[in-house]
Amino acid sequence: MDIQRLKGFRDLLPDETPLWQRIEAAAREVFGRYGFEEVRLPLLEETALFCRSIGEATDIVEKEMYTFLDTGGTSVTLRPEGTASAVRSYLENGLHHSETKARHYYLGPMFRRERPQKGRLRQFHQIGAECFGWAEPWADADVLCLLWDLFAALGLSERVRLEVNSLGCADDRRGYVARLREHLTPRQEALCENCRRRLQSNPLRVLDCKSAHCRAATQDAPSLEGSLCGDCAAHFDLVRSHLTAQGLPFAVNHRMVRGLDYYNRTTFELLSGDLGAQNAVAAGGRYDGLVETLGGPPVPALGFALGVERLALLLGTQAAPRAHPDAYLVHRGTGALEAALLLRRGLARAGVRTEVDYEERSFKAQLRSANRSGARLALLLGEDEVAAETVAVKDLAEGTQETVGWDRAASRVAELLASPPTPSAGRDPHPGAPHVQSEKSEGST
RNA sequence: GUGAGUGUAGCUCAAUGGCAGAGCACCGGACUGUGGCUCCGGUGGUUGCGGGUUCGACUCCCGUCACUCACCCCA
Repeated sequence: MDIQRLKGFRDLLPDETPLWQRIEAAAREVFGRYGFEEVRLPLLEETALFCRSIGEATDIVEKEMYTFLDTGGTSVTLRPEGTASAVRSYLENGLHHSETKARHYYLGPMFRRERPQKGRLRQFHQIGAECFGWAEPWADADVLCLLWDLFAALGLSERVRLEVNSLGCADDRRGYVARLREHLTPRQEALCENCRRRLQSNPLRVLDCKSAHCRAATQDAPSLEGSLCGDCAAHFDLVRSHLTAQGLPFAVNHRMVRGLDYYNRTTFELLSGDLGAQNAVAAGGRYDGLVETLGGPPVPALGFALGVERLALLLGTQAAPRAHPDAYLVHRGTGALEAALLLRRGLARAGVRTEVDYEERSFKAQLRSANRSGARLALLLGEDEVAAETVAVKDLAEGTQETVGWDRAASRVAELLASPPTPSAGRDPHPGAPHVQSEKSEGST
């Protein structure tokens, strides 16, 4: 096989898809409870959409996008994130005229050409929510409650921490950036090479540099919160007090800034210590100016996105077992396979999951497979049964067996499946023998 | 884009420079139609790829590719 998957792209196999289905189901459920409706948006957009929204000077736009000319000569880009498309769709479909307020969610793949590492792929998946038309701090807090409830629904509330910050409005940031530059310029010798560059291009990012020297240099820098105007400060106060009233545990992190240009006021991240270097599992914030930037009216908005791969990493591969059949059809002799397939169809239509061998393996091998499959029942079909149009229904948990006619098989199987197996029953000739073979070592450390 | 680590059977891993192995999985048999245990047997390899050193390379050297983690960046 000389063709393999591209770097940073993954195959999701049946040992993981149940976990993803569980995540998606939980998201749909919780989003629905908060009044969010699903939208399905294109993976490919005009390149200009991302340049304008994410920011020309960001790494994403500068060097990480999958951009190419389509045969019509248009520059198109595989979406690196979801918010830009969500806003475009809100505007293009005239929702700002008809409904004005809207709560949308989406899920699907995003593409960034980065060097892969733990929790970072070139095709990765996000579940995102965007909320248009509300400027009030209650909306910020409500969205955070939704996010928190989603993680709680997945049993993760103990393993993540919520950090919030406020970036203020554009005027606040302009003033703050000037003061921050003033503070850092005399200390730029202490900054890492990267941050010395950032001091010119984007001084805010010096705040969340990991280097100890840079952290020290910003230790007693003026705080962003101190630079907020009255309205922004009041907004942030109300968000925090409402989060407290709702009982959400959170910490204010004054160093948290955004990689994307469109955020203002409230920003937040959901972080975990179990994810390696890529420790953010969800992040978002308010972006009141973006709708206008993309050619619409000034519509306030906010949203977030969470990384599905990172969420799956937190939940672990053991969290959702693969489905197993209810019954395994074992056949032997002429006509038995065809009879088994007829029974299988009838059982499938009655809602019973079955498994069957298409090839003629030994009786013993089939029965062994039946056991390993996790099926509760084995349905045995030999030449005698075929001649009599019956099937031997063996309860693998109880060790009991009975013979029923084909016409009654589906209803009898359904009955047996409905009755829970008696805990102490079952034929186990070798007590103490492991029932599960080769326990997989528990996920990553 | 930069750095480090790792590449041997489907999986997990062995093998002082000297015959490429084990466990698990898979298939079969013991037990011609009744399962998890046991025993026996079997299938399965271009040791990532290409060069070099050597009588001889899985092992040492160079290159290359892939994966992993980290930097960077970000969800």
